[in-house]
Amino acid sequence: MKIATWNVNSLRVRLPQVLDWLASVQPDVLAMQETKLTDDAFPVDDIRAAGYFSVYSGQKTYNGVAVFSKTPAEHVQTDPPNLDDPQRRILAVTAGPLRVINLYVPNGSEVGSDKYAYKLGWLSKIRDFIACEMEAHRHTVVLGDFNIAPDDRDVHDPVAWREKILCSTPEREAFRALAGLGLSDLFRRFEQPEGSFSWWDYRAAGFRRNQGLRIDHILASPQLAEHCTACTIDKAPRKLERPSDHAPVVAEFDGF
DNA sequence: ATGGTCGGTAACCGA
Repeated sequence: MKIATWNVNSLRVRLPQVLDWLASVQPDVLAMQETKLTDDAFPVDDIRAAGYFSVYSGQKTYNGVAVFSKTPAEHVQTDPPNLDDPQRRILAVTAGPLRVINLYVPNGSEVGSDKYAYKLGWLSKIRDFIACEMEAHRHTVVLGDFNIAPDDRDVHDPVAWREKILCSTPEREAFRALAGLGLSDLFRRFEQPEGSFSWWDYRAAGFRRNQGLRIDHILASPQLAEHCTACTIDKAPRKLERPSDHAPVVAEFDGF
């Protein structure tokens, strides 16, 4: 079984790339962020023709999350009871044997800003929601654009990014609090190349110079993590014309 | 050289 996350930065623009990628990689589940589509504009038929069912939670202009799966998703949850938030950033679904929690964590803009406070508050509430989900489901995967680089090795220039947004200590502590629930960062269960990133700024030729951050993650509950056989970042779509600024992250499992 | 580029949407905001 293969599970993936990808911040597509507009599904309208990226749909051809996403369809090509699905055809070649054939994940069982793909969690997407920043679809930037209202639900009435969602390309359900194109996705179905590619062999996938869709669930989605969209809004105008910003945010928007979706999950594609080879079997129909059930028990869809977009609004955790403890989180009163009009922004469409969460999509929890059951897909086959898995509880899948797709997150688009707020960016936070700048350390100390209102958006930063919103990000930290959101992360705190979402932690409680995930804890409840994990109690109810043995095989839970929490994945998406976390907008947090957990460690200095996830940052191309840790000195320049020190205590900056995406790298600040409170953000990293919020990420580690998820590990405290028993969730494991699947990427770090395997040996990885140095300079492994999942996002590169469009500006200043960030991708060409590999000036990136690893901010897209796949976390798994203990019972699921032990079945993980690989976790990789697929840089191929980032090399295409008109790419998303994020690359997909893919985890593979045996015994499912 | 303290900027740069995208996407959405229609002059800028958010990332």
